[in-house]
Amino acid sequence: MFYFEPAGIRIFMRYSQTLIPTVKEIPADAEIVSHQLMIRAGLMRKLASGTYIYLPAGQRMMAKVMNIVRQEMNATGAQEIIMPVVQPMELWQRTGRDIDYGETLGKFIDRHGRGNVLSPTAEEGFTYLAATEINSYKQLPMNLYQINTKYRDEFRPRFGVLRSREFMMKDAYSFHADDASLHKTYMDMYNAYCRVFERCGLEYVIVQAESGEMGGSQSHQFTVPCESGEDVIVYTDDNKLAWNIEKAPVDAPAKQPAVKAGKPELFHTPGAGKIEDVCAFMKVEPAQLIKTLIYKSGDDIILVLLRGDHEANPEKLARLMAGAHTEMADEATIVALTGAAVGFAGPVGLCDKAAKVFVDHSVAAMAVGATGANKTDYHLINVVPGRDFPLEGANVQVVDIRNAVEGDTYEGKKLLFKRGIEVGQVFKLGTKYSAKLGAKFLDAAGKQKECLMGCYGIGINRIIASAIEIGHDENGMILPITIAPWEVIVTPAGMEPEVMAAAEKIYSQLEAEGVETLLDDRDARGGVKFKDADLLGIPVRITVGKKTLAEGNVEFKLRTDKDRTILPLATAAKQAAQTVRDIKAKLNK
RNA sequence: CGGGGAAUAGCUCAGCUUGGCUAGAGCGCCUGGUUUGGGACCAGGAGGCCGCAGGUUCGAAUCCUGUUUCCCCGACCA
Repeated sequence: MFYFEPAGIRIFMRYSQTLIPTVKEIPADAEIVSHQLMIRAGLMRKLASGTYIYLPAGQRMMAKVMNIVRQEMNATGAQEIIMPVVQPMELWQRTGRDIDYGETLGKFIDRHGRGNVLSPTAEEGFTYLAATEINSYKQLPMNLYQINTKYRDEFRPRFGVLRSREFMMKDAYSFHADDASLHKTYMDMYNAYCRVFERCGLEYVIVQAESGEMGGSQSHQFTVPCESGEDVIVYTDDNKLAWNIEKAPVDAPAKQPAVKAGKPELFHTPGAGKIEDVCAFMKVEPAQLIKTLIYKSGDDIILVLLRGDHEANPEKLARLMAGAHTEMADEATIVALTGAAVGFAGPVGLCDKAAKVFVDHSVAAMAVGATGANKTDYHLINVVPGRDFPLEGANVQVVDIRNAVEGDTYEGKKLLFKRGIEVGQVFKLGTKYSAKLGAKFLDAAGKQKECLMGCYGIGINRIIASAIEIGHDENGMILPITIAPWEVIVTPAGMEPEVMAAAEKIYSQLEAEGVETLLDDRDARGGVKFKDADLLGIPVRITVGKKTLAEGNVEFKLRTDKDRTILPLATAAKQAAQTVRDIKAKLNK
């Protein structure tokens, strides 16, 4: 495959003149390994909660990841542009996202009283551009992207760079005349993303994701499995299918054998509005309770019935509601509807009052259960689904509306769970933005149509953090060579003139070979240099020592290996350069 | 935004309960010396408005009130 030299990456660097402030102690506010190591290895420093200064080593890693992304995007024919980070509020009002995005949207008013948005993503800007510049089907398809700072005013930044307020994202937006074209670009992006993550040395899983957008959409998420990930991915035990937890479907459980149950009876549960409290009163398990969640969609009441041990899945609800906006009902609505305090709602006698009732199929499968009695401080026992409340009817549906849990199956296959870091996502957007911002074109028949759109994101900082999460040991980072800050570190162990001279020689030979090299020319003991080299995770180390040098040799060591090998001084640089190329070729193939 | 915790040297933290010597340690930093292959040693040194603002007191890092910032759990979110 091809060798590339990232634009703007300096090859030749001396440790003594570079700001690489490594620290021995684990920073107090860093919880996860990647955050700790990014601080300890001197990649970055915190400026404020959720914002980080990238120091030279960190900046190099960012630049290298961005270059890989850029190359793979360009290879698909996508065009790079630069979009302002500060954007007019008016544009966001036109799509309604000034409201929909909520508090996470960073805003400020300038001296002229104009509202401005700090771009958390850029559908508006790119669609605005398409609306003004695309007129004809002959210009389509078009795929535009940028690699730029994004800002989100997170309620709670955490995990270092994984959930920060300011971060670097590659975001692409494609425009199409028809579905086939959208699908082709979607798949081009999908495949380009595979190459990006492979070249970055990441192990990743592609999962089907909820798009959260309307209109026949499709979405995949690229996730790096690791413990500190915030996303939960669900996959079948044959490894054939994987989803984000928001999307993972579950089989309907087998109907429990019918039991003889008397009529529903009131059971006094004073103050027990929560599942655990009710269970304590009744001495039953949460799985024997039926909980009733009350949502509103406009003026309509939506009931969702779930087993006590299950959780509602808002994405599945949204899909069942065909995209109509729904929200949890407020206390006043619940009290008015049920005639009881919050926590005592139940389906018996309530289903007729709702526009829609969604019964999770694990509730439908229950033989008998306990529910709220629609009377403060009381629950009902001996409630039989289908007898005491309907399982069918004009407004009643038995559906899959909950999150998958341990023990669930899909198509008979066991579902397994893993945590992961989302590093990329591809979406089909449909015409949501093009319709609102007037991105239209004339087709071959002269008919005006709205552009179909796709959007595609990659979290640059998250690639670095996840590479560290999956690549480290007790001594520090173990980085893929394609994103490591340097490919080789030359470590003179000792300050004798002949040792330094040999190190300098290898260093300049590596430069001639085009290898990104850091020369540790500090006046420090060997141990200090070895520790920092390991902490920085530089894949290849060449050590020049007095004893081996006396025999005309130097040492060669890979960060991934325990052992060192001896190479002749004369050919060491050439051999190291070849090794570097070989390792890179494996990742870049 | 709810709940919990923290703020003292560049970093990690003691001291606060029970107010009172010149506010401490380790690491890091500077100077000199001895060292030089896995975070060396000795000697000397620099560095603090004890987050900020009020209050109580003869006296506050320490007690009280307010405020800001940071961290954790939850909710929310890519």
